[in-house]
Amino acid sequence: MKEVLPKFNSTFSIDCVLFGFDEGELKILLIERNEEPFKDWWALPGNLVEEDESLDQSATRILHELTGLSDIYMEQYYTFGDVNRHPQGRVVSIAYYALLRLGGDKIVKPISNYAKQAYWRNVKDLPRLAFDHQQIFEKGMEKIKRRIKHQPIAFELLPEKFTLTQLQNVYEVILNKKLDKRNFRKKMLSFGVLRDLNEKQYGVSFRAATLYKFDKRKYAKLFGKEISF
Amino acid sequence: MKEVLPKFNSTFSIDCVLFGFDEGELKILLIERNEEPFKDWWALPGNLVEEDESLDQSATRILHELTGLSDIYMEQYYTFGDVNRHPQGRVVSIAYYALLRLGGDKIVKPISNYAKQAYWRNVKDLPRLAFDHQQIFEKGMEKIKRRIKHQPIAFELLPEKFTLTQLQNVYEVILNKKLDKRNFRKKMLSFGVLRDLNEKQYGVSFRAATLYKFDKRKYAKLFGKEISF
DNA sequence: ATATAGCGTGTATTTTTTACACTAAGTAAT
DNA sequence: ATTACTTAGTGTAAAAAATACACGCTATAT
Repeated sequence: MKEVLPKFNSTFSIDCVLFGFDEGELKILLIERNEEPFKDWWALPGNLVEEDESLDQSATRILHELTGLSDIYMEQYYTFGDVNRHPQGRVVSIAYYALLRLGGDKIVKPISNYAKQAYWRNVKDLPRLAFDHQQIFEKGMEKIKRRIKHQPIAFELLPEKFTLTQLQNVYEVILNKKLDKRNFRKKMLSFGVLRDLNEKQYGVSFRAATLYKFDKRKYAKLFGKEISF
Repeated sequence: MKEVLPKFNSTFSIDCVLFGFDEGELKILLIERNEEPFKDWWALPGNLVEEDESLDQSATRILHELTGLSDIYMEQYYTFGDVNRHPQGRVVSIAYYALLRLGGDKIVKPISNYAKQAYWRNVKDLPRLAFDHQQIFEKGMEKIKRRIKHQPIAFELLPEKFTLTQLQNVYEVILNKKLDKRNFRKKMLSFGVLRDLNEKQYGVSFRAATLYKFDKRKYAKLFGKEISF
């Protein structure tokens, strides 16, 4: 019964666009490859799916191996399957994007056998990428642009406590346009999913701003109602 | 060089939620399987991806084999890869939805070797489905619900010439709620993507309605502007 | 004390969305 | 030709949401 399916020499891989937000910039993690094909090229982090793991498990594992982190927000968004996208054979790649809090302290140190090094690169200034990774990145970028308008994903890019200005920056950099400060704050607060922590930033030069937290429980109660962040 | 990748005994398949709109109802095409596993169960149409075809090509081919039709609107939307989703081995399935004009004359007669028969079933009254096809269907349904709000996909379900009432019906049945007739017409016409054909329905009992056509060229000019149908 | 840089706030205008009901036109039956 | 029936087609007022816009406040640094 287990032997009925044809055995194609085919393979799945996961590729991941790992977004991070740091110093007002949206960045993704790129790997400098240390193996053929595309040795010395920059590429999205990714790897093959093992036979005994689901796609989500595989994506989680691959990111963990790369960053040492667990509990990263991720979402599958498209599958790339052109016949010749991989020079060594038929590899269909399932693409995920992931969103990560790049806290100043929590520096991600990716280590992997096939990678020389890994760097965070501003999405506005990317090198040429290996395979069809340019396309995979662009589609991922489109996806988060759409999704940030309806889902509370911006918070995944920020530390737990954040200021409204920081939040606005995330929106501005992902949507690639300036937003009006007063209108943004009015609207964002009107959803009632931010909790005012009665706490201020600490250690900043100049006036400290109020810190907020995303309140998942209140958000859950809204479910069903379409929100337009 | 071609021998570097590990050879997993793994396979890709395409599964397709083929939506059609007929007599005010949203339907999908289901196959009654004539092969193990899940012999005699109802399932979404699907098949294995060949080694020399891209995913999109494969989806196009599979639908063609099933319906005899080409130029069907289709869109990849998610990939299902749980380890045990297929009892005969590791099969990762890339899901597409397709939208089809079910004209009264153009009756689709699906024929396939693994299928006993195929039927159009109202999405509100589906039998139990084989594999994880219930899940695949539900995710597809969600996707078109979202997409119909921003993309002009409703027209793919209608004949080339249609009335505003028919168009409204498509929205109502996909969004699963009643819409106000006057508001719907006002808004839909305001986009300027419908061409009034100065033509009436023919052969209907009771008053004939004006026929319209979706004007792709005008729509293309709007591109970049987010439309909210 | 003073300079600085980001914080925090309100109102008026425009646009969009919503709610709502009747007459017109064509068909079918008698 | 009258009548009954069914769907087509239309406008306005009210409410809600989105937009445009500028300055005083406050904590820090010197």
